[in-house]
Amino acid sequence: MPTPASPDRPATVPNADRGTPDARRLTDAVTRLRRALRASIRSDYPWETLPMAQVELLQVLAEHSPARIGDLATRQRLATSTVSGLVGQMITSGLVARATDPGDRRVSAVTLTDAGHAQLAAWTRAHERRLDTALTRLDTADRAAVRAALPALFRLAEHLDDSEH
Amino acid sequence: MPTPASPDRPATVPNADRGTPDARRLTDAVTRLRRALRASIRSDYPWETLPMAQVELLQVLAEHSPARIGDLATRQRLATSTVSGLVGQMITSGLVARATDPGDRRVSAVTLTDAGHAQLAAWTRAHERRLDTALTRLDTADRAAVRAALPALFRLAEHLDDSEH
DNA sequence: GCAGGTATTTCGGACACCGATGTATTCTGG
DNA sequence: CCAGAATACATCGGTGTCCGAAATACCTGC
Repeated sequence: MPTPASPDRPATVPNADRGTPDARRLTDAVTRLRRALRASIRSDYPWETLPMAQVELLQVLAEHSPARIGDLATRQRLATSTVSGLVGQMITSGLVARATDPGDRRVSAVTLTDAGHAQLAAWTRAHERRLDTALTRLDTADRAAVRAALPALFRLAEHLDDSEH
Repeated sequence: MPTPASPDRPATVPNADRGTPDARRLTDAVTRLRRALRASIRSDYPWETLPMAQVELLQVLAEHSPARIGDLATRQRLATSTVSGLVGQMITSGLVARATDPGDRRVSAVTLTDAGHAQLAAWTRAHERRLDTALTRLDTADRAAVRAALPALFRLAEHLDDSEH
């Protein structure tokens, strides 16, 4: 990445770490991780890999058997229209099924199909293997730091979106 | 989110925290943070807010004066076609300028315009304020945990994408 | 029975990406 | 000097990830 012929500023510090505010470093970290995760998954399962958004819905459904669209949306903090679309695709590919709730015919109860269970299991296996490998390459301190930060990161996300005025 | 009428499994543990592998929790955290960040930014600056991908390029450009498309792509781990497109939009909106390198006329040197600097500064101010507010709401331990994990997260991302076989 | 809510779907649109393909331009061997 | 081979980008088409506004079907209280 050397910019061959360019002043490039009087060279503050080659390592842009200190001096960079946490806000930006955090944002950068999230972006990088997201991209790395996506790329990593694709390189593992080049053939027809599931879109992340669909995997997330499958995960929720694996724990909360019949779920309504609205609940899925709330839990994932997505617009209902988004979930509706996702579920539509997943029905087409046979991962989930939609049944009309007999008690209230407006709501549709979404459930995992066997294919859905199988796909989720396969995806999870591959993904965990890949991510665990990367985690193993970190030294003990780093690994501990990541693990320790997880709950804090969730809380941070919550603060961010419930201050959504 | 109560799933009214459904067995929902013999109820392992209501709190799906322990038992959930780190791989998934990490992935979830990244996804949630990403969405929260996006939403938070939009709620702050509803009017014509800059797309994240553009902001990131502006940030790089603010530190590495004239940069070539390829360098930007490498640094951000994006395909050159992606950066090329982004730069195209940014030129249209006046944030950056493109000049042909006289030494090698294939390469184009991208630089920030004054408008680009200004927009970046405004964005950064707003974004940092918002994120710092959320960080402040965390207790000291959480905040420390997040800060401590940042370098580890970057390294993790690196491991993930350089094991890209 | 109908006005007003509620759950979902549909539609259109913005963004974030990538790979394949095309086009200058430069470099290289002979 | 000059036909490739390589390089740096640009362009295209495609997928995924989202949202808000407008329709639709259904339910409920009066």
